[in-house]
Amino acid sequence: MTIYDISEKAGVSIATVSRVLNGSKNVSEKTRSKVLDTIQQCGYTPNAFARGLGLNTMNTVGIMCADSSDPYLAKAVYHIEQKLRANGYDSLLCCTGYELEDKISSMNLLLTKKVDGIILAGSNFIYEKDTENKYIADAAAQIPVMLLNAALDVPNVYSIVSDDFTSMHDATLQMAQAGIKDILYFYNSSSYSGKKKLEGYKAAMQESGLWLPDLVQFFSGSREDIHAMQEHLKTLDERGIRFHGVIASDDILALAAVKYAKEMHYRIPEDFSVLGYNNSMLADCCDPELTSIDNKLETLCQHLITILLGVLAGNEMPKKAVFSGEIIKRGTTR
Amino acid sequence: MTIYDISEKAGVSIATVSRVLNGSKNVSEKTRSKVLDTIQQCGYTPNAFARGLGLNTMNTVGIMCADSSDPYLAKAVYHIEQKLRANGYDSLLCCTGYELEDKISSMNLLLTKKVDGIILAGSNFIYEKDTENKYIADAAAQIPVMLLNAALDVPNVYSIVSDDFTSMHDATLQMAQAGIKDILYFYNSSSYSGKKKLEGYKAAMQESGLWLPDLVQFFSGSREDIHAMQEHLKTLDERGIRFHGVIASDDILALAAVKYAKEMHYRIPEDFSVLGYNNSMLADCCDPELTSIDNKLETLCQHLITILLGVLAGNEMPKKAVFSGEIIKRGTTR
DNA sequence: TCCGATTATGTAAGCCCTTACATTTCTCAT
DNA sequence: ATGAGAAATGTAAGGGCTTACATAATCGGA
Repeated sequence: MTIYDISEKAGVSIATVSRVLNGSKNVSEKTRSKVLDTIQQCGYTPNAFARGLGLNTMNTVGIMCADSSDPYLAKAVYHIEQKLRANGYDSLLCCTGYELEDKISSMNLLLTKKVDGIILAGSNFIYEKDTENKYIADAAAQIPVMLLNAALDVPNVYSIVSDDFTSMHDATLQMAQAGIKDILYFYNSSSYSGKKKLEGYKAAMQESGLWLPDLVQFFSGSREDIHAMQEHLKTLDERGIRFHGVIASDDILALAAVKYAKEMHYRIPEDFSVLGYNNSMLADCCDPELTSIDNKLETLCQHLITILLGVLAGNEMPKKAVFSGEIIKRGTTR
Repeated sequence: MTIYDISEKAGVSIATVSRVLNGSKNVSEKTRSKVLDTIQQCGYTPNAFARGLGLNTMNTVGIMCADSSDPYLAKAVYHIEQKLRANGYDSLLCCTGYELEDKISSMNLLLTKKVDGIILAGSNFIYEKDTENKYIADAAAQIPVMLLNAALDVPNVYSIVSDDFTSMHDATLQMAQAGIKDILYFYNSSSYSGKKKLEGYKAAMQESGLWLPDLVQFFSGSREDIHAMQEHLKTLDERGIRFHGVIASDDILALAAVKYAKEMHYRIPEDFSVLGYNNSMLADCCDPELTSIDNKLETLCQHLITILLGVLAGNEMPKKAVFSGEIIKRGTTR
């Protein structure tokens, strides 16, 4: 079943069929409906490959994310996919892992597949050194590249970020102003947003005269590292160093801190405050419920898609958009 | 940059270039390397659309899942995507939501895009009535359809399921044998696997002479419903009906039960046992950690892909594969 | 050395659309 | 009624690849 069959059955030329298929202006109402009818009757659907060959697009955008089973990234992928499809685009998903090499090969794969744009979901896609970000610039030379939770000033790259610095700064300040002087900071990533968060924490601590480098510790989100973190706290405790506040760059770490505090029978939040990040489902599941920073993921995604669609439509679009987060106060902070 | 440019620069015909591109047998080693070299030099990549048009495939499979931000489904999508890409296939992701109508339109979309196969990730894709499953049979008439955690006996549909009945049956029996006589059952879905789980519970309860229809309650995983569930327990309690065990079809519900029990100051697991399902991250985050049934998602996904690849390669493959689950014992059961 | 069988390469016909350009059909002001 | 301009339709040339078939090169055995 091809366009020829339809054109024949409808008694028109293939060009006319193609025109009604593509909603072209210059078709009389009469022939349009005639063609539409026969298309309906025959249950014809145009061949996507031939269409792609002619139009040089198949209305597909590539989504790259390190690990779509990470709850936060999963949410991001979900929102992005939904909004793309609502606008007639399909999503080619690539879970790249965290290695640069794999990211590059995934990106090349997407370019080969001729996607219309690429979305890098997650701040782990940009690196310290500019040379390591070359793969993004290279892709952007061909098609628009969208960055979620990361920013890069390169032509044809568009960044949508939440203001992690301010969110973390304000939350830290609140905790300090509540009288907690020894606020530990646990982070699990040195990605773009990971750094912003740390900077926000550090700035607030410095303003409050509480800053000490030793307060900051890195722990990956892995099971082992989470235990390591808890051991770390316990060790401090045994040495008589008792902390009263923990800020984590991620709800998972925050939850681990809560769990530790409960094992030690600290009262939360009276004697021990914990702040998480991402306002994930974990925050609800925790007991007491976890205070966490919500960085408005859906809003970010919505905006990202809006900008991408604008770019694809040939419009001039802002290179960077920044959104505010929000502290969702629950039971682990005063 | 087309195959013509390469053929010219390499001094061969386009057919030869195409042959080396497709790893055809009949090319002398000398010309192969010559062509490969010029391809390398020119940085040429074949046009995927033209390729698709010629071969009538673009090595893409569609993944449908109701909601890729659901932790369990997110994991499934992740594993599937990984394993597909490791085998040279790309993943077109469609988050369909839970409405039949939307599932059908997503499916048609994937068919239009000429994917090589469709994976339905999650048991919510099959319905009670056969007529409602027609969309699956229709798709299977065109391309292989893979079912994860669901089964349907239709040509060209392949089912990969975990033995939820047995898992739930055995777990329930264990709890009953531990002396708990009043085991509530909370479920959040009447999907294929949801029913199997319930049946497993029911069978074990009947065998133990403990079965009562009133023990079974439905609660969706939404925030409101989770509170409703906790209210439900409280109401029972206030009427002097005190339960000592809860089995949930999902970790989220199980967690809510744990939280409730803690608020009531029941001792877990001495006075109150809870069993979850899926062995999700939530199970670790819970305090005490949640006993949960692991249905070996990665194994299922691995097998699913193996079968799909076999089918696509034209081999005869088993229509249904069943895997055993495992009870992961943690702190919420004796 | 020569011939048939292999193996390597080339030619050209699709695959199914889109679209520039050519042609025909309307419209409507004169 | 008529001709210019607009609107509708048709013709045909790609788009970049695969592959059946034709042809040329190579090989091995008698």
